[in-house]
This record gives sequence, structure tokens and C-alpha cells, in this order.
Amino acid sequence: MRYSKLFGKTVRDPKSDMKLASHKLLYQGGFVRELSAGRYEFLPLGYRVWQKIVNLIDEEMEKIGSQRMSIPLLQPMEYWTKTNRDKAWGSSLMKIKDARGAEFALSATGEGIVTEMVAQTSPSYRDLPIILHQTINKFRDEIRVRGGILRAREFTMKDAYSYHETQEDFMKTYKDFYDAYSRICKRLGLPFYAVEADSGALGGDYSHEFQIPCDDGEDVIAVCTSCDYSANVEKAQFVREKVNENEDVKDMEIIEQDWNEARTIDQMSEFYHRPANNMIKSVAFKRSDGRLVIGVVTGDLEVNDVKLAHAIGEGELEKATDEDLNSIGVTSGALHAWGYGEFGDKVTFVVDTSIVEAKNLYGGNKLQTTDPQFVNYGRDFKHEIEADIAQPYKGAHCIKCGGKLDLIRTIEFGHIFKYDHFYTSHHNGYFVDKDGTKKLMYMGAYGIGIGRSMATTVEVHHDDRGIIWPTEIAPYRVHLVGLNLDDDTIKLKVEKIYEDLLRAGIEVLYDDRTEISPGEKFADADLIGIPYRMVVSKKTGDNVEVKKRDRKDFELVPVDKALSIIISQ
RNA sequence: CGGGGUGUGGCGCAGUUGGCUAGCGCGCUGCGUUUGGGACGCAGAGGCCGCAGGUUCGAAUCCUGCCACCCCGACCA
Repeated sequence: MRYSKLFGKTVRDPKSDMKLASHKLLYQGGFVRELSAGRYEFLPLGYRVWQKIVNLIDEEMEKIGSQRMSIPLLQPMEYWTKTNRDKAWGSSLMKIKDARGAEFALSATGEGIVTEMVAQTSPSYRDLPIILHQTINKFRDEIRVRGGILRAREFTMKDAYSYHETQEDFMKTYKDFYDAYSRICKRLGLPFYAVEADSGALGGDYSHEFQIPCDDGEDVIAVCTSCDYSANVEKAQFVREKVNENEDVKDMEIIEQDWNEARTIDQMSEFYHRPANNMIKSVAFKRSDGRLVIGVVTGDLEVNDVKLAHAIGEGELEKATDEDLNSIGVTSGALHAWGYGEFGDKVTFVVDTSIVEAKNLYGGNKLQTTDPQFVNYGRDFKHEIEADIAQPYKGAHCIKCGGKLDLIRTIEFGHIFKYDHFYTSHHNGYFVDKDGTKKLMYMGAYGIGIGRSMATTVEVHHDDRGIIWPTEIAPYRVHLVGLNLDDDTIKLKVEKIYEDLLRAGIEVLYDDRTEISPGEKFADADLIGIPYRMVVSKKTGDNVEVKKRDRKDFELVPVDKALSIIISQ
């Protein structure tokens, strides 16, 4: 490709609101343009990378026996209502009506459709496992987008679905996907953690996310510094400190206490001269129907809303507002850890393990001028739901080995899910077993975002000059830079090398622009990030200069030597 | 949805306390000089100042409404 003919040139200044390196560089390099918030155009250079990522993933899918197929972007609503996914997805699911008024959801994921598609073939045990994947656009009307193509409202995803006779067979395929995803990360040059995760609105009860460490990422994972335990903070377990373990259990006392002196946990801690983990902290959240959920933890911890939602079998929770609190007659800062019986099931309490295991706690039932101390769970109050609802923190002890956890900011690159019968039971997902009876198939699903993979790769592989593409997904293998092109001898020489490279089957971007200074050409080459730069000028004589994008040094070698260097690596 | 902010040639910005003909840099076009780390001169093209109303002799500038986009929270590949 001649750069002079390439559609989509580099630009010098990124937009001032572009914060992420990947956003800036993909824009400046001429890879992507934004149409509207979260919707991107891929220019030829960007599309080449995109296509290579699709192919790379496709190869790995075929290795594990998955077959490529495709389903429509418009999906009849009933495929979503059957499993209540329309509610679980809320406003991020986009809807559209056709001329006859029939309602459709825009492809946000494909579990329902694919499951029924498989079911229609009335599979027998001989047909299983069935593993399918596709690469089509997904529409997710995220309330907020950020970071360019890292998180879009319309994006391409490779999504895969698998169907199995037994859980054991499913686990084999799950492992295959786990390994395939690991290989994909490796080929993209992305160091990753495969962590246990919550599956959110997709349903299911077991999943792994492939998380790439990145300071500008949006996720946080907990990683043990001593063993291999790692999990999303929405899922990560950790050992609770046994508060006041060596004290005798004291009788609960109600004491006079001045609210203004002791409202927040810090103030209470100071007031009682006890550490924060001696305090009882209650935090209120709201379900989609407006009922409240109060999470109770020791004062040193934070309630994680995803863990809390999971504990009560809810999809998601919102933070309760002051108005919500007023509806049960309290103000923030004075929330009780028990009581409110008069509000019936409008209030649900969930107690964290930290409280269950602690002794002689403070607070939890402030009245006008009083507060209890030496509160012991089980004796002074008790709730039906006891669960792990606290957010892990840096230095918390690992549930597996007792070592210390570290928190790392990451980008979610891919996600694999175990659904068991969640979708098959709603979508007629039966197979005929050896004994001739119908049984539900076990199911899993697996996703990787293409644009996000591209952006993540740039996040990980760039320097202050531009992108450094891994060879496998680079838009071209060689960036041929011609200098002094107004000199006919040199011009002819470069043109010949360009032809030779093409004939050798090497993808080459040839900067054939005249009237452009060498500095600008080099700057563009660094920005675009093609693995090899080959320079021909009056200085190179009978040789050419070959330089790798990620190195400073270069070699001055004859053309055929240059070719063999490029082909060999 | 809650809080904060921005909309001015293709891009980045200034002008915004009501007054001159809307300006600067980059990019683009033409001519000439330049060619190993983002060259220079000269000459050009290109703008309903986000949209709609209003106030005024006069609006990019003031007022109202709308729209779009960005940043901070919940969501996700």
C-alpha cells in the first residue's frame, strides 16, 4: 500500500478530551474515528488490525472444535423476556419496532437465540458437545462510555456458546476455552490474570474474566502475592480479622453518646478509643422494586454492592438515597444494624462474616442520645442472611493461603461463563440421551470484544512516540520509508524494493510521499507502529536500513539480507 | 439518571464583561527553495460561531428551550 493513497492520514494533535493512550494513538495514527459517543468508524488501517484479530481468534476457536456461524442483529423480544433478561439488562438493552409493531432487541448477546437454534435440531447425545461462535456487532447502550473503543455502545464481539450432555463434559470445554483465551492473550502480547468473577446481568453462577493489568483500566482485581489466587473484587474472598478475639464476651450496655461527636466511623472510633474494626457499619442499597437492603460490616470494611446483590439473589442494586432512608424513618449516619421490623419485608439485612466472627462491637443502634456497646452478633441481634459482602482491600489475607492480597487495576479482555441449565431450561434446550429420554443440556458462553482487544493491545504496547504492534496483528509487516525521492535513481530503487517485497508476499506500507521531511516520515512510522521500518535514501547506498519498532538500533544491510531478516521473525 | 463542563473553517484553540471586516496555529491548494527526526518563503481556498426562539438599532457574545459531546459515580467484552 502506498501511503500517499492510504485513506486516513495521521494527525498531529489528538482531541484534548482524549485521555487514554489507546484512544489518542488510534485516532492520531488514522486507525479509528468517532461517529458519535461510543460508535466508531474503522479506517482502512484500523480495519486491517481488526480483521487480523478476528482471524487470530477464529483460528483459536477452530482449534478447540468451535464452528463459526452467525445470527441476526434484530432479535424478537420474547427471546429476552423468557429469562427476564430484558429486565436484568434494563436500559442498556436497545429495542426497536418493525413496520408491523413487532418488538425486537438489538443484539446485545446471543444466548437465547443460539440455544433455541440448537434445540431446533433436536440434538441427541451423539451430537454433543455442540460448540458455536460468531463475530457480529453488539449493541449495549451503556449509560456512560469512555476511553474510545475500549468501551463502546456498538462493538464487535466474538461470542461463543457450548452445549453439553453432562457437567463434566461442559467443564472440559470450559477448560478448552480457558486455554484458548490464554493463547489469544499470549499471541496479542497481553499479560493477563484469569480471575473468578461475578457474571452480572448475563446470569449463571460461575465465570472467569481475563483481566489485563493496566493503570487506566476500569476493573479492580484482587491477586494473592503468595499463591495463585486471584478474583475480581466483586467476587474475591478474604479472611476477616477476628475482632477482639481474646476478650471475654461482655454484656451489652446502652450508653449516653453525643451524635455530633460520633457520626462517622472515624469519629466513633475516636470517641470510643477503639479501632475502626470495632464499630458496626450499616450501608443501605435499593432493589429495582424500591425495597431496601442494609449491609452490615465492621467499620474498617466497605460493602461491595455486587457481593451484596449476589447474597440476596438480586441482579443489581442501587445506592439508597436520603429519601429512601427517610422512608424508614432514618437519616444517613444513623442507620441501624437491626430493627425496622415494622417495615416488614421492605428492609432486608445482610450481615458480613466480619460481624459474625467479631466480639464486643460498638454502635449499630443509635437512638437520640444513646448507642449500644459490647454488641455481640447472635446474642444481641441476628439476621437470616449471613454472607461475604465486603470489598477486599490491599493487604487483606488470602482465603486460600493466608498470604496478602494486592489490588490491581485492569481491563476486562474476555469473559467465560458457566450457565448450567439457566438458559436451556427457559429455551427448550433439550437433548435425547442414550436411554431415549429428553434431558436439559449444560451450557456455557464465552466472549471477547474485538475493538477492546485492539485498544488493550495499544494500552500495553506503546511508547511516547506511538504504537508498537505485535507482529501478528500489525496492519503491515514493513513500513518502507523512501527519502530523497526527487532523485530518480533513488526513486527507482525504492520502487523496485517495494515491488520485491510485494512479490515476496510481505505486507508493506510504502511511504512514497515527496515534499515531506524525513523527520515527519519517521514520526509517522513510529506513530503507526508497524514492526519493521525499512529506509532507503541517498545515504543507504546499495543497502537498506532495517529497524525494529521496539528497538533503537538498526542494521544497514543488502536488500536480500533485509528480506530474510523480516521473513525469519 | 445525579453532579461538573464544552460546543467557533478538516483538527487544536483564542475571542464570550454587548460594537469595527470573526482571528491564530496545524492541515489543505499553487509556485519556489528545502530532504536523516515533525523545514521555509510568497500567494490562496475554506466558517449560518451546535440548533430553535427571544431581547436589542446591532448578538459568537445577553436570556429561554432543545440537541450533541466530554469528565466524575452505577453497567460491561
